[in-house]
Amino acid sequence: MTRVVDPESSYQRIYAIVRKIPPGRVATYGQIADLAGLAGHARQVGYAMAALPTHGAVPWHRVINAQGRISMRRSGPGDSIVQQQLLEREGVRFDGGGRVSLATFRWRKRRRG
DNA sequence: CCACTGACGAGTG
DNA sequence: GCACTCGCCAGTG
Repeated sequence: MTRVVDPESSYQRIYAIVRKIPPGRVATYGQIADLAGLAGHARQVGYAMAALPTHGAVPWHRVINAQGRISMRRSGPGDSIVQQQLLEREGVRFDGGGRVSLATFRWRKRRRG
């Protein structure tokens, strides 16, 4: 194949990865991209997230940027507030700057058992 | 086809 | 730690 991945398949693949993130954990766009076989294409993950509904089967709120911060969706910070509340309800702690400690809450697919 | 935009990331100063 | 720049790719006009 000339294409590394198919556009539509990449979206579904991204969603499949996100759904594997356990409660109380977060993952970065770059991490999802890497797991989905789209290393270096983190922006594509963000684009896929943008297409998700606020109330869906995909735990989109567990996906944050590499800075440990919640990225703003379109229009305003309203959704970011909801995202933070959802994460806090799962036990994820935010610091004064609205930032999550990736060293503590970053999801690891599996680290030598 | 070209220009602009968008839930990003890494590098530089 | 923050601001700026470049790279990446898909969607829209």
